[in-house]
Amino acid sequence: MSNPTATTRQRIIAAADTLFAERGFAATSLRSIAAGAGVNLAAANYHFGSKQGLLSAALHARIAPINEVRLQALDDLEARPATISVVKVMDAFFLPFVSGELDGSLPRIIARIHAEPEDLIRPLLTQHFLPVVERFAGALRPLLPHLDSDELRWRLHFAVGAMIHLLIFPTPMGMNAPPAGDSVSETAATTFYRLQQFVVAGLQQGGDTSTEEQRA
Amino acid sequence: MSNPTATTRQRIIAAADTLFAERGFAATSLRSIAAGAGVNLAAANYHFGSKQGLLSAALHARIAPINEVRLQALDDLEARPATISVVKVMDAFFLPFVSGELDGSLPRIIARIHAEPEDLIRPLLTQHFLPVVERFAGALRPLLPHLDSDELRWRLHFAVGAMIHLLIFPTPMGMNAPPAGDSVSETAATTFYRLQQFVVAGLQQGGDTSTEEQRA
DNA sequence: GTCTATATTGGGATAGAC
DNA sequence: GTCTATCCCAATATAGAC
Repeated sequence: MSNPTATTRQRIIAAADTLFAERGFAATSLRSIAAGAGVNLAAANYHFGSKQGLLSAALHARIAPINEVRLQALDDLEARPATISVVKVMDAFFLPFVSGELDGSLPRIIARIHAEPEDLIRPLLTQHFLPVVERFAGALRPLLPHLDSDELRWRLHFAVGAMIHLLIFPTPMGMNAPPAGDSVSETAATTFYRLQQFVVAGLQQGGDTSTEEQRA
Repeated sequence: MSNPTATTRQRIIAAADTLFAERGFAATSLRSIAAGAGVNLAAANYHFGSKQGLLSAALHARIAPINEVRLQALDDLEARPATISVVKVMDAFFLPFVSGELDGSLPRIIARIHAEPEDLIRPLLTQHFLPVVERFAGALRPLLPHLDSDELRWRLHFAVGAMIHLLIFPTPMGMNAPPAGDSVSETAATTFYRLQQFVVAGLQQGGDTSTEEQRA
């Protein structure tokens, strides 16, 4: 990681995930990435083989550390089972995405990637996130014993959706963006608190499937 | 709408939103759209001026009718204020997106569009959805009097996120897709019921902002 | 490992005949 | 309004010198 070659690789990855996060995969050219990284155009292909290879590497570089933190936080919670709660589990799930800043490329590339064309990205998504989701679903199950396995998965699905949407749109439509400045991290914290409250209520709600036909 | 020219226009729009929904805007070429529509390449530029113009037209053709239905459903609810409820309002908000099928290009182009690069699409999004969101927020306010205006907006934001995510990923990760067949519409209905339950719980939850500092 | 130069393909848009 | 043909440019990827 500290040999001379790593510098170029990492400069490319840094530029790539910034641009992928801003513009999406298809709309971002290797040329703009090379320019943003201050390296030669050919370097990207040399190091990553192809544009897809670069995307895969950029994703891995971003997601792996986040997932490490999430899983470690969950491990810590489960080590003290007396104090575990749905709220704390969801904090372990959400909070690693916001280390102060809600507009960084870190969360945005993850959010953006969820909307890329299926065949391109679905395998990468599954590879990176399925184990984590499974792990968290397993931790939530004993805390939400009234939910069957499918219902829990669906609710986690909706929770992820709310989070992804927040990462892409840090401000609701029709609401002014908060004034720029270092109050940003405070804003992000209160926003994620709103998200957490919303999602926990959805997760814990009802769950008596025998009433489902009351629909409409 | 029924003169000879409309045919070509509409064939192009139909092909465009299918392909935009599948692959995204940047990854879809005018050539593939023309081929899909069975028309000449030059026709797209003739009728819509540019690729962006085509996107705008395709979005409008899809979104406008949906929003008509949503607003009409809300009008109907408000005409009988004694029976209105958060559940019914959210049904008016969600259900027009699923006329039986959850995998049609109709919902998917709307979902996909939410993840396109900002400068490209944000104005279109605001133009098409802001009035509707404002309208629904206004209808929910008296039903959720314990929420201040910002909190209500945030919760609606999360609710939209859960819906968008569902439209992009009709099945949670790690769960098998339902067996194909005409059970699809039934599946979509129960899925949207799950969504509605989740979201309504999140909307109605707590809301006592004086406890927010209990965060941990 | 890094560069220049280039091969090759495909893109959006347009001119001009019909 | 529709077509053919084409302009012009940008894209990914690679070959080969250094």
